[in-house]
Amino acid sequence: MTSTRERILDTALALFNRHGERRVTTNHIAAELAISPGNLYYHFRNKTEIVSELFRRYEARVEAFLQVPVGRALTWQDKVAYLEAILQNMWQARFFHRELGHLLDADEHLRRRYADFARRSLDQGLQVYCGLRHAGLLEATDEELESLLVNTWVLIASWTGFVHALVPGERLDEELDRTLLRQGIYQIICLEAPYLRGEALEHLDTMKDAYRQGSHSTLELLFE
Amino acid sequence: MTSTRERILDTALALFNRHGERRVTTNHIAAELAISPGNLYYHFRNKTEIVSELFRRYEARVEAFLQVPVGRALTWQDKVAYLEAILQNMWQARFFHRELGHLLDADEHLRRRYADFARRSLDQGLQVYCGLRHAGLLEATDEELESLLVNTWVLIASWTGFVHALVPGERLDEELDRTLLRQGIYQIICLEAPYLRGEALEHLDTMKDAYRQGSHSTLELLFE
DNA sequence: CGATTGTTAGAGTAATTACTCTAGGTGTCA
DNA sequence: TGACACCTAGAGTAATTACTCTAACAATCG
Repeated sequence: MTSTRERILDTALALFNRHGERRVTTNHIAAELAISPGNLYYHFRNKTEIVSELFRRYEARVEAFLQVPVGRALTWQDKVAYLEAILQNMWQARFFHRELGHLLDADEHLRRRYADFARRSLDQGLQVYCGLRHAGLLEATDEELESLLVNTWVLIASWTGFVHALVPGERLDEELDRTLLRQGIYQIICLEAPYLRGEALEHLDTMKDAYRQGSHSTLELLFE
Repeated sequence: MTSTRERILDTALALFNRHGERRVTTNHIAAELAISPGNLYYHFRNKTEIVSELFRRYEARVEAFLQVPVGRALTWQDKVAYLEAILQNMWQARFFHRELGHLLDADEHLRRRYADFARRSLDQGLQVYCGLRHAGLLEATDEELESLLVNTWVLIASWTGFVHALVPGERLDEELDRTLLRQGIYQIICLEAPYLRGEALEHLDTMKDAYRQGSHSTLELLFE
């Protein structure tokens, strides 16, 4: 059986994702777990520490896979794997991006950590794009590459917020969840499309079809 | 002299943008204006109503200029004007986008209004893009056009959030504000770049230089 | 003048909420 | 058995904060 500490984190994450961090009190978390507030505060000094720890988890997962493989060239399959992994993680910690503005305002320490995380991730992202260019899967000037990188980052970081703004929580079942996540990947594929070459370009249409579920457009999905 | 009601709205907007809606209490707003809380509540039933009214203002301004001119073709200057106007407005109401997630969670009525607003704006945006295509300034399939539209929307709506996450409030003077706003326009120009044709393509480099202040890249600006 | 309408002050309240404190259980190892 | 570390309960508190209430001021109009 998992430790109380872990269960608190898991429950907090679930509640934050469902209702938003602001609306979920420490007492709610304790109640959901059927433990006392005192117990919760035995494991975490304060609510901030819970958020902080959830961020640490998320950060660690992203850094783990956002690496350029050494000793071999990048393939177009790698590119897809990156997208899948990043958006998957993003989605798991979606409360974080939805309320990023406030969370960082309320905790300067977290702001610095987030800025460092962004810097490192963008740096790694640039390595990946350079690797893809080097492998002949992508053609772009340095300037184009950087603007593409920034746009990709912003889009990824904001996708869950965009979805949540338009789709109220109660409409979001697991089915729609998965669909909208894949739709996010589709949007990023479209972002990169003009710069793709070689094998990546050959598989573009296949990829598009794979992630654009059914014949629905992104807008149709959101506004049904 | 402007009315108390207007001054409350202006002050609330300024404080919300500076500190975030969550951290600014109604008492803060009253204190900043040197009026009593009672006075504030005479003009607004509650805090939600202030936010709601600020959104109404913002919404009205965006809808006012996001129109396709009748009786003439679109020019590339129109395109630039749209970007300037949209991002300008976005910036003015930046607290709204920074805390959109929570604001919509806390007010279902606002969520519906926002969804309607997004739908209408995206619809108008599509008209604009179609107009540009018709004028030979842009070449894209319907599918490409739609994904471009969605990406543009998400990017615009998230730009302020992105900037604010990486640049702490105290570093943000008016100078840097303007620079980062223009940098946002630069990023959107890059997003559209692969699809530009004709005059729009001819002016692309000029536009890029105009909005990419100095020789700094977006990342250098943010992380300096 | 008196009455009415719109506006303001400011003390006060009810509710929320993050967090504390004390006391007591539970398992483990000597 | 007893001691010790770990864990848990739950009542309680201090602070915040959105919001109310009453009284009064000011301008206008009959």
